[in-house]
Amino acid sequence: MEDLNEVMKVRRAKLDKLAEMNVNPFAYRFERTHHAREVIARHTELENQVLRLAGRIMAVRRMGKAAFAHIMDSSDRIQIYVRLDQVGEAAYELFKLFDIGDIIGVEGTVFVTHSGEVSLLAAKVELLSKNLRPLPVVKEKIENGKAVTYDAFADTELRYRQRYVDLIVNRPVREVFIKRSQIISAMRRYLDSRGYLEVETPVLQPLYGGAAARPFTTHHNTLDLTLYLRIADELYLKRLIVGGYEGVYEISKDFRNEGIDRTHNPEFTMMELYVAYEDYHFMMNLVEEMITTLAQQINGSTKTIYQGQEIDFAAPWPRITFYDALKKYTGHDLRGKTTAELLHIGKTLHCEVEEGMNSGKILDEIMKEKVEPHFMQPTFLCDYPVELSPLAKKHRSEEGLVERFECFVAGREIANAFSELNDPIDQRKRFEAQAAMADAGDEEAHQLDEDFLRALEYGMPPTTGLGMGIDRLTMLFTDAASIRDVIFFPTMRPE
RNA sequence: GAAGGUGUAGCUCAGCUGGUAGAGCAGCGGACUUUUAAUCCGUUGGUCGUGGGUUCGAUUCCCGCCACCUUCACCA
Repeated sequence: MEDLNEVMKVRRAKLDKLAEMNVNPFAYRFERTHHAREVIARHTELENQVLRLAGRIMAVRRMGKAAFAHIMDSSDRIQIYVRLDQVGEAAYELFKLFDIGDIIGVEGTVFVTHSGEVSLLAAKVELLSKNLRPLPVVKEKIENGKAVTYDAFADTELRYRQRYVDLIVNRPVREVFIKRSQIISAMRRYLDSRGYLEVETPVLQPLYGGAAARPFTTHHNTLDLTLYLRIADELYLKRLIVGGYEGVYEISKDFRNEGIDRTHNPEFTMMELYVAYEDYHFMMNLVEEMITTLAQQINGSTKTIYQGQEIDFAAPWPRITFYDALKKYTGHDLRGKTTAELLHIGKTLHCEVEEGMNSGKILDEIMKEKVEPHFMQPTFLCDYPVELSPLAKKHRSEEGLVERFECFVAGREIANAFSELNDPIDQRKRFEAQAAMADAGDEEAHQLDEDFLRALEYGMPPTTGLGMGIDRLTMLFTDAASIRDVIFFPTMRPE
């Protein structure tokens, strides 16, 4: 038997009183005619009509034979006015048993109070669901049209573990997740309107590929088979391009068995897009246009404030090559340098480079520490060293590079794209180089995928592919400091 | 995995150099039929994250553990 605190004991006692009054504390349904927002917006034309609203009691002010309360539905809060002489003795006795947190139904007529608040004068009140656990009480005051919050429910751990409470009580949190949903549906609209096909590929994979990361491992009993939760969708989506679809995308969870911090959650949402007969220049233009469109649709402007910094998504975004960026921010031209030279330069720059790292890793390290943080405004970083990109196509004119770009905003990567490697001979060599790295102890090296190579041997058209982190994009659009603020139920240690 | 920070009532927080705890809101009782952070009077509620240690005595000092946050590492 769980320990009940004082408030919870009182609530349980109210259940007994309700039983005596023959009231079911958990009703079956309530027919509604309106939502709160609609009533507030259209109150003049709704006058004299009988309205039926339902919602959760968020505040009560009792005054003997009358009371005001605020109820909240999915649209908004609205004040209700309950008077003994309107609802009658029995209903008023019932109303006295109502608590903050109860879900109730109200029938009544709209009116405006002396202080100008659109309210509902109750003729009937009904209990729909009794609250047995006290809600954090968050007081709101309207000042200059804005809702000022007092004693907000702020404990991050409780907010993440009991997101349902966070959502009930913290209005801005509800809005963040509405925006997240709007971002995803706007992205779907954008991609659908261009004729790309939304598809689904396996989450459980016998080999993991398409990115450099450690996987989650699981087991299928009947097949007695080790399976991995996907770290990327890439290799399956390319198989579909081989199959003849010319534009496919997937929006889904990927899983990476890595650390957790403010920009990483073990499961996260990725959008991957593959377009046949196009190259990475096409994809850069698409990303630029898609994000600008999204910003307009979601935030009504190409400009947004992220953590105090103004960010403007308006095209065109600067495009800078990998080596030019390194030169610009470190002063060193790192093209054509040997591994030893790179190691030396990395050390003089105080980067965390060490003996045994290959040139790609060293370059990557210098890039992460010295360059990427500078990319506040949307920026394309293009033409990566081949060592870092085993699935990207060789650059058409630059030796040692691949046609790849990453897109940075607020110093963070939000997208990664290539002209996809479609030469099966070259792809096999790249996999073999990865296998050598795996043998050298690199846990995140790509696995050799024979079936994928077989697919490429049948012929994949020239194709460009994109991966975009939906969580991070949502963070930008909602000014969220942590990825946990845009994921309903972030990964936590069990209580 | 490492370092730093935090953990006190349902919620938001006080609590000094050690003497076993307070406030506001919520709850409960009372007054109040246009209040809105309602107001006024009264009042309940705590194994002070957890387990040890030091001490006559620990919320307070020390150590271990747990959870969360931040930074770092791995990664996107």
